[in-house]
Amino acid sequence: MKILLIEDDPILGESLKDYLEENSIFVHWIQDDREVEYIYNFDQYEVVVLDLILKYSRGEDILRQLRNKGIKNPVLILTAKRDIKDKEVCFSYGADDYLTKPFNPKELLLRINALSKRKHIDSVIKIGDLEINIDKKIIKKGAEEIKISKTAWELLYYLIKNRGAVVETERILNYVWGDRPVGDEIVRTYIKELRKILPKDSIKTYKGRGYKLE
Amino acid sequence: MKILLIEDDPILGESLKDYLEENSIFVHWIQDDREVEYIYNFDQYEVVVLDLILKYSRGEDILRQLRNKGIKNPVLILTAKRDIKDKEVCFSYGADDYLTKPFNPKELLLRINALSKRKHIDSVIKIGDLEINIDKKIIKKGAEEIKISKTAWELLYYLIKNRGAVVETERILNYVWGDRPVGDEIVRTYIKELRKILPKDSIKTYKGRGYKLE
DNA sequence: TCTTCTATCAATAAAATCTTCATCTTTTTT
DNA sequence: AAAAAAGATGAAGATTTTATTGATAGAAGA
Repeated sequence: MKILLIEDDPILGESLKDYLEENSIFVHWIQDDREVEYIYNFDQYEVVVLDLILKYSRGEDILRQLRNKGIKNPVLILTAKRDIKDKEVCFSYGADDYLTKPFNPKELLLRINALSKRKHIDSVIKIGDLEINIDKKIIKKGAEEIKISKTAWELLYYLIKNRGAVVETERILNYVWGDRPVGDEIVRTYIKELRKILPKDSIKTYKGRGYKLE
Repeated sequence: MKILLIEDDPILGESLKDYLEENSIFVHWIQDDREVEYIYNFDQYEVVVLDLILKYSRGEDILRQLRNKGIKNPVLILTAKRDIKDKEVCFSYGADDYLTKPFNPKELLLRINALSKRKHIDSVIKIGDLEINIDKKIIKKGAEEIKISKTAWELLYYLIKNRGAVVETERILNYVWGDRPVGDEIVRTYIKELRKILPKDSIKTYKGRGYKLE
């Protein structure tokens, strides 16, 4: 799992990054909150952790900007203020959870995991002439429904969740097959299955690295 | 009927659970409100009863979080405060009803029943030549009434609630049989029963995934 | 008691899963 | 530019998992 951490305190940032990465959560840590503007692919992050008190802009503004951009990733707010007002403002801007400092890193880890399990993607996704309804778990090509197997669905779901980003074969294996003893070939087999259904070239191969949807 | 009770007061919780269960409402009682995060299947509950004053988080926050997650179950708020503000906040977060402490458990029971009915889908549904009256629990084929067993009805109801969507065997088991120790076969048996009644092909099989009612 | 309901089972059918192979294409390395 | 590596493609097939069907026994209710 990969998260985005927006935290300008170098000490807290460093320690959070360390702790989370020990617990196999990749952390993209941004110290300067102005950098957020230059992140184009939010789909790669399962959760965004945002400190409310930042140097250049107020956390609330960042959150509002993200939501205005149509970014739906779950956002967890970190705040030193116990002020109730702030929490409400954040929730009204679409935060999904918050944590008041000081907090136990384990608590943060738990909450990140809980958030990542929620859906942060549109429930209906269009790829070419295909319409994929995540809620209903069905795929339609015009009026006709296309059935796919469980495994194929899981792979597709994972690609969608990470669409726009290259996902490593390793991570696909881990997500779809868990610790079942299978080799890389199986990913190829199922990628092939999906390519039969999806529009041409919508899954791109990055040799030695992985695949990218869209 | 099964409800979720979020109440950290052990005395009130215990007595509510007892009273409601005497009146054939299964109660999943959570004392530690943090547990809410780990509930993934809210479909199983017809109503959520939430105490506003909890140890670890404010009831409003929990409600807000639930709604942000896209959980649409009817929520009834319990509150000791007679403060109108709070009620308004709750309604703005999407509460469906409230009750101020102290209250008569019978009142709660009545309100739970009212909520569970309000939430219902259209009360009469047509599938092919069948007419299903959800409120009266009656299935008609023309003038003739078709009787089905209680279990079959529960399954049908769940499929109707989720019609158009693939529902996993796992979730069906959870909804219809709860934690009774039964195996997947029983779902198949009852799907078979329903297929005898419903128009041909109205329940589709998704191998390894589940079933879908059109 | 008689009937309906509930749950399981065994035989069979049908997909899904995963591996393997041969051949071809693309990318990377030397 | 040639060689090596990685992946694509198509297909076959063995294995496993899952679903269908009909039969059946026990539980529960009328």
